[in-house]
Parts: sequence; structure tokens; C-alpha cells
Amino acid sequence: MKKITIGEAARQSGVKVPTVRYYESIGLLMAPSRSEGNQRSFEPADISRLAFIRHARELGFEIDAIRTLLTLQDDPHQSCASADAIAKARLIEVEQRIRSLMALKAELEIMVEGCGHGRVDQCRVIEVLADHGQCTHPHH
Amino acid sequence: MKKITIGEAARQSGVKVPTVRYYESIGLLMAPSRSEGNQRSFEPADISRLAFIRHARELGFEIDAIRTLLTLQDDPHQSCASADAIAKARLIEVEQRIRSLMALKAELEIMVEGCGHGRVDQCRVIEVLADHGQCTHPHH
DNA sequence: CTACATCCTCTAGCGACTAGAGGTGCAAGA
DNA sequence: TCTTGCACCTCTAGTCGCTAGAGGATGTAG
Repeated sequence: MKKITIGEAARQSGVKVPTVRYYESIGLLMAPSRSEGNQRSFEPADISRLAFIRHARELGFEIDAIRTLLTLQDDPHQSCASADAIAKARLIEVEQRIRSLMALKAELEIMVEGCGHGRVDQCRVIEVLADHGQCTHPHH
Repeated sequence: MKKITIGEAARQSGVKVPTVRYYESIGLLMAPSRSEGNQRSFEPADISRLAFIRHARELGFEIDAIRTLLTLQDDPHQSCASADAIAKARLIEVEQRIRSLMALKAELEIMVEGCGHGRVDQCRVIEVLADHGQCTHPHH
């Protein structure tokens, strides 16, 4: 079997080298075997696992959630109810975040549009920040 | 003049007590005068400043950006071009974040809808995570 | 054999707080 | 007046998910 270095694993999975080591250190990735000269030697399964982690991180799952998802993946006979619950919770988070950001966007637009590019004492950006009561959408 | 304790300042501004002290420690808030017994004694202007900071934080501005916005607020004769630029940059960030979250939302919905609530080996949540190629929107 | 890239471990730092230990101040009730 | 008990004080360390750097070992190509 060919030896996969940490650099190669990083390239193939899209996870950076120090991050791979970090994942190993927090037990998200099994410590791989080592070469004569103490260098990590990964297997194809490790690359898949890293890609899984990376994708889950991109979707905004927290490390602890990923830990659960990984143990589920490791045992395919389990019920996927936990995985479903984690994904649903994340979906709700994302939906809330989007709503909140939309409100912020509206408020920022008012600030930016109202700015007459003059002096600060006429600036709507500063003014709106100073007085929350002026927000059209007090969602936060 | 009445003395405003840190607890009162926190209540009125909506910033937590330890956070007020933190803001003082990083120089975002002038150190207030102290009472006989070494307790902080705030003035109404400090409350406004804290409310300003809190609002800006809620809008997602970073501490450094807020520092700039505060110096602008302190000198109303300056041009508000910087404030405008900061707000515009933040607006662009928020818009990008919304777009990205919409893509995530779509992907999470596919995962959750596809979940048959059976065993993990048929679970779309795990499957999609394991294979990024299945994403309909590879925006990330 | 000599560069040079890549690897190793270890520690410290990022942002923006938050938690906790261990101690002091102060107002109100007995 | 004393005591209870909350609010205050400083200081350090922890949170999350990495990232950067020091200082050294290994592996490969010319």
C-alpha cells in the first residue's frame, strides 16, 4: 500500500495540514500509523473522513455535532434519528440566522442610503447606531 | 449628580457587566471615575456609548470598526466618508453571508427531506455529508 | 552531498467575550 | 450596631476552531 503523507491528505480532502493535526489532537480523526521517521501515513478512509468533516464544517456544524455524526457513520446499523435531529436543528439555526441577517441588511441599507456624505453630525450611519429606536426592524 | 453603578449601566445599556469591564480594558470605553470604595461611577454619556457599541455589535461590526465609528462620533466635524465605507463594507459582507446561508439552507433541506428515518446506511444526511458531489449548490 | 520542501512537536495567539476564585463595599433589616 | 447578602473589585484561565511561529528532523531531487 502506498503511503499518504499529511500534505497529500490535506490536498485531497481540502483540509489544511495544521487542521488535520488539530483534528487528530481532539480525537476527531484516529491517529494514523507512522513511518520509520515518525511521519504520519494516512489511508484512503482517512481522506474520506476528512472530506466529511470539512463538508460538515462548511455547513456550519459544530465539532461536537460532527463527532456525533461521525460515530453514526461508523455504525450504519444505528437509527439515523440523531443525524436527522442534528441536521434539523442546524436548519432551524440557519433559517433564524438568515432572518436576522435580512433585518440587519435592511437596517444597514437605510444607514448607507441616508448618508449624505457630508459631515458626521448629519450622518445617518452614526445616528442610527446611536439610537436603536430608529431601527425599522428591531429584530435584534 | 447621581452615581451610576456598573450594574445600572449594564441594565440601561443592555451590555453585560463583565463585558462593560472588558470594553474598558480594551480602551473602547473611557475608564470612569471611582467612588470612595473603588467602585466605578458612570455618567449618562457612558450609557449612550455602551448602547452605541451594543447596537453596532448586534449589527455585526467588529470591535476595530466600532473603534473607528466611535472616534468619528466623538468629532462631528469630520467627514463621514469612513463611517459610510465601514457600513457599506458591512452591508456587502451581510449580503454575501445571506447568499451563502441560503445555499446551506437548500442543502440542509435536501438532507432533512431525504431522511427516511430508517437506519444510517440509508440516511441522506450522512450520505450528503460524505459526498460533496451530491450538493445541488456547490457554493462553498 | 547538498539544497530544499515537507514533516515533526510545542507553545502562543486570534476575537470577543465568559466563568470562576478570592476578596471588598454597601444598603437594609433585626 | 451588627449582620446578612448582593453587588462590586481584580486577576487568571477557559471557550471555539483554528492559525502562526519557533526550532528541529526527514525525505527527495539534482
